[in-house]
Amino acid sequence: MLGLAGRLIDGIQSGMAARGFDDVRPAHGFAFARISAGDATNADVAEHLGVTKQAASQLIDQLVTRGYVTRRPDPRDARARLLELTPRGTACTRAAESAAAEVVGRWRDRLPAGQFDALRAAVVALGEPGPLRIPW
Amino acid sequence: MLGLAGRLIDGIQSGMAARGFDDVRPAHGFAFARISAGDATNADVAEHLGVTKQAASQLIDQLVTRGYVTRRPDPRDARARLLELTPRGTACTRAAESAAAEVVGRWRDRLPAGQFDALRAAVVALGEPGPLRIPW
DNA sequence: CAGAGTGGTCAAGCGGCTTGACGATTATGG
DNA sequence: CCATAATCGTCAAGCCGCTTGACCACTCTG
Repeated sequence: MLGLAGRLIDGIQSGMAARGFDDVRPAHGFAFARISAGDATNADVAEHLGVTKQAASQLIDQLVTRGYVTRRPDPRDARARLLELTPRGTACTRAAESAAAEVVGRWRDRLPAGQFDALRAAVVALGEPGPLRIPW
Repeated sequence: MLGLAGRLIDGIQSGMAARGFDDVRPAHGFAFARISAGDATNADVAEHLGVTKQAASQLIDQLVTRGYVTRRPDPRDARARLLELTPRGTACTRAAESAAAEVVGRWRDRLPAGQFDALRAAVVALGEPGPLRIPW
């Protein structure tokens, strides 16, 4: 279980690198998940990641520096700044989904017919309300 | 998948705390796994965890300080020091297995009959050669 | 309109990890 | 045999992600 999750993370990581995104870490993926959902502020990301807003801020700094995210003023709150994905940012999320699908696809190929569906069904049944939804 | 693994880790963590072991982190569990296998040196633990021997050394320092592990000279190599679990250390590993079983048991209770077995079968079929073997 | 609450940032510090260098001991090959 | 290389563990310095604490600007509430 834990080993499986670790292999999934590592597989996504290397798949991302193979697709030209070698400057993103797994933690960035969870930030992407919230930002791509739209209407995201620094505080939103912090809560979604379960870290302090300072930690979220510097993580977002990295995404901005690397060209994945932009900050623009929030028209409804002069304190806040809205986060948006750049074209490169959306490309990155697509690459992540593709990389994840690749790993899961290898699992499907290795399992006897039907057993993969059983695995997926069980994982879905157990809720999986977590971030970084994997495209089963 | 990732959310499931995270909940497993968190569940073990809090289960450990409930059993009186509130000073061990997940990383310690992987060190325990290697040490309890026997004939473990600092370098063995480092390789098993995938970190440098310095990092392994300070992690083991914590386990020694907290009374889980002892270091004794290796009779076959004057450079090395053999790691051994103290009684408290073995009690800790048993508590971890119990806590893990508790989490997995909750999953079994929540899944329709047979679906849990399918999940377990799939996970086993995918190898799961990783550390910290969960007692399914 | 005063007060509390919230969004974001600056600053300092901690913990886990790395690289680099080192003495001590053990393995290897001429 | 013995010189050389490899390995075990440690000390030292530094990086990086994260925390706590404090603060200002702005917004909400009564």
